[in-house]
Amino acid sequence: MTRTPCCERMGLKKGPWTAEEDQILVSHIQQYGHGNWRALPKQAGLLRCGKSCRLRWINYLRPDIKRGKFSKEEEHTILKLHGILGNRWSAIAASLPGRTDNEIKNFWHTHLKKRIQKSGVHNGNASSRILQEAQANTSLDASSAASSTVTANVMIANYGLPVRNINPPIAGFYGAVSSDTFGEIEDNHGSCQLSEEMEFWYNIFIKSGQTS
DNA sequence: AATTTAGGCAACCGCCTGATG
DNA sequence: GCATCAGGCGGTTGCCTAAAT
Repeated sequence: MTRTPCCERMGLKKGPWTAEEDQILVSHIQQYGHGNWRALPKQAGLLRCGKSCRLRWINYLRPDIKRGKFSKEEEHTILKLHGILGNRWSAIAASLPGRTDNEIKNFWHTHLKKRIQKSGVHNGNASSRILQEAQANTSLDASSAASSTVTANVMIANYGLPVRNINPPIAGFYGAVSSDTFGEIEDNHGSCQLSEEMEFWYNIFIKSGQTS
């Protein structure tokens, strides 16, 4: 038995939101909150699926959303965090108040990725110069990298982080990163606003990396 | 001025995970 | 333990606009 996606239900509208729909959604959430996204459209009188409402609210209508160009600091933070976490946009967004995962993802694909490619990096998941440098400078062999993977998995298991979020590049990064790179990240640690989870990764992969 | 191309971004899709019965 | 549901996430698509020809 397969689940029918809510958006496939007949009569539900798709595509760009109108100002009127935005208004309805905002006022409904302001009044009642969004306890149940699936039930919300019906309650609010919107011909949209719950997912669509949630996305619209989170990515566009939330009052605390910061719009406009990314600052240099934000750019820098994204590059750093992507180098550590890979495409975990929501985790990266957690460290950039007011920015959404979708916005960061779009920014990455349209600006940063291109810039990195221009500078000669073409490793699929290698986001930053840092990672590129780490890979170029590494003196660790494959077995070291593999043991780093094990270390990462053990840490994740012990600390209860979601397993699906383990990103192979993280272990690779940890295994391959040079001491210079550790230093560079540490130097910038203070200038980046890190979420709780990022602090966690920072402690595991950066601080512990220096002592191993 | 008209057409084509490229860039940017909003929105959708499908999968995964955790919660619940 | 299993099935189902709802929420969340990342990948991808497609539309709109600006720039180039």
